[in-house]
Amino acid sequence: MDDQSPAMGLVHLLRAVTVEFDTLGAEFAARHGLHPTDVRALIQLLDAARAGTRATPGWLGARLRLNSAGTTALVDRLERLGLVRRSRDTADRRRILLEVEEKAMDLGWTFFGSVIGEVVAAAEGFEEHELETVRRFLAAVLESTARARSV
Amino acid sequence: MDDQSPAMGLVHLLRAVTVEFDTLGAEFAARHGLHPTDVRALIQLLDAARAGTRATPGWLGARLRLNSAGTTALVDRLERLGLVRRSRDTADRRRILLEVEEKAMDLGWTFFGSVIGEVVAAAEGFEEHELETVRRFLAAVLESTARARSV
DNA sequence: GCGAGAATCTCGTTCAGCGAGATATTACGA
DNA sequence: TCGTAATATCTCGCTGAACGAGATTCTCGC
Repeated sequence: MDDQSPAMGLVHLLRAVTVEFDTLGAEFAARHGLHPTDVRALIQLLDAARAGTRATPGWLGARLRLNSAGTTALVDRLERLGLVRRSRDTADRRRILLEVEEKAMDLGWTFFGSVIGEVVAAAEGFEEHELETVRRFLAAVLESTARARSV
Repeated sequence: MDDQSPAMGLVHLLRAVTVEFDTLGAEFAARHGLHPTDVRALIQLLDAARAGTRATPGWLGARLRLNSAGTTALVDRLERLGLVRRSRDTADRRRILLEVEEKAMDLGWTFFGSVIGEVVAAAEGFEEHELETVRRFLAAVLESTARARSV
């Protein structure tokens, strides 16, 4: 019924890894009194901070597929938890900029710390050039899906 | 601040791919009037069916980290949508077996169809032995996380 | 300035998931 | 074999995340 395509195995594996990471994130969220959406938001905000992208509620809502009301509630939650700070954009005063607090960085680091352990463990027994192949493949998958969604 | 470990790049990529797949699932869910949890449940149930594992509400709830009330509501939804069928286990009459309907298979196939396209596109430009390396790596990651969670 | 337009927020509502506990069935020890 | 514990599922009441509609605030071109 399946396995016609040589990609099937990869699809199943990627999906399975996704499910595992997802559950890991949900457990991390529950342990810290967060909701899954909060974790997703944190990931996006930390990525944006690392990439130097200026994050606004509208941008965040679009990334998470939330409507404006839901986005406001989300930012309220994150601000109440001391994870982000709202500040007016001085250039375009209609905008609000979301700045991640130190606490958010620490939290993100805690989360990834546990994940890094897993990946490092998995990476043992692989040559560096093999890991490089994996990196190239994952980057290609990422680009494909991003293009397909055409955000 | 990061990139101390050679695994960091892989972690970031895996996380990014996870987020993309997740969003893809959420969009698929929204398009078919489902909730993200429903999609996660369907994936688990289809996997169980393929593996020959007998699925019960308790098992499903444990996989998705839902409590019993939430699980009941979930199964109610799936049953109302005609995706699964409840049936008493004749051996242990405390149990309820969840059987996926044809409709669920079709739905899953529709979803994976779109994902397969992405992965096939990404797999172009890779030798078969390289894809095999990727498979091995993903399987290792999966095993690591599964062991860490020690379900 | 003034209306068009964009970004954000408020209000009221729906429903997924939680905790507590009820119900039904099976397993086990005296 | 009877009572008690263990297991599996479901019911009830509640909280709060997210939605749709629309108000509000701010910017910019004419």
